[in-house]
Amino acid sequence: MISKKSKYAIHALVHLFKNATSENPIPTHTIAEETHVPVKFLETILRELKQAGVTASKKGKDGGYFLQKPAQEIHIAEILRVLDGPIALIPCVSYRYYQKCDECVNEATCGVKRAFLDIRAQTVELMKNYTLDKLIDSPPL
Amino acid sequence: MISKKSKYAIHALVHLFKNATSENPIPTHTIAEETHVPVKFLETILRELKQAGVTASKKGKDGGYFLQKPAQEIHIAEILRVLDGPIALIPCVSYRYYQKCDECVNEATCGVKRAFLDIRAQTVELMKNYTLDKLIDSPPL
DNA sequence: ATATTTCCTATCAATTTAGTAGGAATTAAA
DNA sequence: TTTAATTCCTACTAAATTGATAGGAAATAT
Ligand code: FES
Ligand code: FES
Repeated sequence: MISKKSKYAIHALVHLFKNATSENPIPTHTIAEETHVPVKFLETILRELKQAGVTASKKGKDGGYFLQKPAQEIHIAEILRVLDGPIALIPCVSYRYYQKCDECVNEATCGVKRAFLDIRAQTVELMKNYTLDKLIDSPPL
Repeated sequence: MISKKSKYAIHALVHLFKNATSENPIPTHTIAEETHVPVKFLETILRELKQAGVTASKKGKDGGYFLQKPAQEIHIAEILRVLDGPIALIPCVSYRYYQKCDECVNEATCGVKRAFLDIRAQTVELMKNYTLDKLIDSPPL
């Protein structure tokens, strides 16, 4: 399971994609109302995403948030990496958060590592396919 | 990331696959020494796996654990489900642990749900490929 | 000036994770 | 029949993480 933080983030970002532009930024409280997310929590989420280069903001009255790059370049893998950390399922196959395994004598021949390395690679590919623009709701019939 | 519990479990199960039979069960402390896992913690893990139908045990002196079914029928998805819960990344796409999303008005058309449903399905397929017998270390050259 | 917003830091309660403690029940074998 | 070795069971606990909230300071449009 991903954290609620990441789930909130994804919904908020989809909302920004649908409604915001740099000329028309959307304030946090609006998104919070639409998506039923606690406003103060969402505030910190959007700020974290800004620091990571995903969202951008305009301060003061008539301010708010919008996307810092095209929705086609923001995918689930990136969002999860920013808010939940590594995609890798065990520390020895994580590039950024690598940690040695105490259980294993020889990392080079470890079969468990081999498997999880493959799983991580394929999971990333999967998640990269889901960019924000592919997350909008299907039209109701 | 998966829990340490699940990681310990995978290593322990591979060890059982390599070394144990119903006539020659391996005691917990032996596995704990080999895999450098705290023995009392491993005890509870192997018991949980037994209750889930993965391991079997023989009590008393000369007792220990062994696999309850062929290694080819025990895969990573099953182990993670037993010890870490759902594979699904959000609650609304989990079959066993389903929970409604407060953020979403119409679950039927929700694009986020659609994506995570696909991700779960594909992740399960990926993990099902990794049965215990495919997790043994590669031969050193 | 005023209203509205982002931005910042700190704090906090609840939950989950990663174990530990202490022993009861079972079994093999001396 | 005692002893040693094991699984099994329940309860407990410390540390970390999660999911927030509190209380403003700084910026900006009108
Ligand atoms: S080296 Fe990481 S699981 Fe073996
Ligand atoms: S219904 Fe679960 S994310 Fe929309």
